[in-house]
Amino acid sequence: MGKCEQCIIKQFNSLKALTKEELVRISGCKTTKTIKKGEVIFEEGETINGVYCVKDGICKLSKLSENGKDQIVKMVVKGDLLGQRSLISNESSNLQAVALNDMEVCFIPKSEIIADLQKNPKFSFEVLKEMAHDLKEADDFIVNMAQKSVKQRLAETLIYIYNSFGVNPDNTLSVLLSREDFANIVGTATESAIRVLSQFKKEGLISTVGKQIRIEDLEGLKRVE
Amino acid sequence: MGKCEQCIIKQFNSLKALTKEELVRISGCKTTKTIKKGEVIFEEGETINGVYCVKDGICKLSKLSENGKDQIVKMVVKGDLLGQRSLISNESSNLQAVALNDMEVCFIPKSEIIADLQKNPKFSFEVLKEMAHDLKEADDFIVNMAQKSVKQRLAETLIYIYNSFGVNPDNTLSVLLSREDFANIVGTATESAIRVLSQFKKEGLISTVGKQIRIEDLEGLKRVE
DNA sequence: AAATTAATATGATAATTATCATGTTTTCAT
DNA sequence: ATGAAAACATGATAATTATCATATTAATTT
Repeated sequence: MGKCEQCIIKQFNSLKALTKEELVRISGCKTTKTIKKGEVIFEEGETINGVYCVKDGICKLSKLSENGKDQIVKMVVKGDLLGQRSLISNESSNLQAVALNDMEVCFIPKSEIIADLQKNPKFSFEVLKEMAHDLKEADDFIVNMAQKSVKQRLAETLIYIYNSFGVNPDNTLSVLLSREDFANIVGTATESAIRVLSQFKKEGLISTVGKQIRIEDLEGLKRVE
Repeated sequence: MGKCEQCIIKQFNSLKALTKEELVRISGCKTTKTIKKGEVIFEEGETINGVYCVKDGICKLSKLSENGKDQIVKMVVKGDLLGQRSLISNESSNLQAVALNDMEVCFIPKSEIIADLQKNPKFSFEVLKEMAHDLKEADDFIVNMAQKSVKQRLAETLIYIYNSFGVNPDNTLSVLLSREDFANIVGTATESAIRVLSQFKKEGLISTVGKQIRIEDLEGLKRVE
């Protein structure tokens, strides 16, 4: 099993603020898991007894609304931590996490991390910074949901995925989402999402290879109203 | 001027985790401000060089969307801290703050608080908890905006204000919002918000005294679809 | 490989919400 | 107190989005 002290992934998250000794200790009690595409990492309401450090793959965080629809609130990628919020507020998760890819994650038990949070101010400040960033993103998300049309939101989602997760060799978006996933990010009916994607295709903004999507006109997508 | 060590307000926020010495020091460099209803506390994009501790009154945090509409993202009340996020991420504010009431706030300069954040793990953990809570609220807000109708969102906003901020002696909501404010919370056109409120009135869910609103049927509001 | 199921796609229609117009009431400055 | 401005209110209509129905295609199971 890999050693945290030597792992590059931690550079991308707040674990980088831990001392070598702390990392060695954590390394000793962490467990590595492989999660298959589509698998649930944790459910809404579930108690997560630790934090996941994502070594590879991507997952979606979603919340079931009262009308039975899932709303995707955030996507978590290689390098990110998962489950921080629940850890800190000492509550069960308010979100469900599902792998969008095959994933590799390390699970660090709660007790270990909490101890470090309370002893190492550098570490807790890093976590604070991450949460501050998440909070800002959430604000932006709220404004987008509230003030923009479905077409705009979907265009922005495509741009976001393109910029954040990149493309495959054939230029299709590297993260493969179902049309339903798109609808659940944008907060619309699946049919509406499909319709808008079809329209984008007709307008030459995107092209599709099966359910894969390729962005053909990034600037055009940015101009969508 | 009041002394932080003796101030009751701090019990409601993370400042309670500061030591007596820290509080005395902060007390020495804080400034107290009175802010009138409607006044801007800080603008979007402005650098806030510290944190506000709200001693009295309420303000709204909003963000201007590209289409020129303001989206209210959060309301900050007596006891809350204001400007934490920007402080931590060391960025200019992503939100505008406007007083909804006459307010009394204490302003604590950045340098003082940052020092404490980095030295006092108890304090930074309290701030972490607050941010974790805000983040959870933001998630819920996103889901509501994305999945619920304007009618539902407005009903929930009324309930939220009723529960969080209470009522005047005549039972009207103690926080007086304009119809435009309601629209900007719910993310709809002002006319639509007015229409829905009129409908609620017709249905006996609320009554109005001028622009004041009184909740007449809380359970009914909860059932709105 | 055929059969079943799930995902994608599109049309028709209904419901929701936005926009523009216009009138009324309230608030505020003089 | 009065006139101007802002906020509130409502109608008419247009635009957006949801819902239901029904194909079509792709994926999965047997």
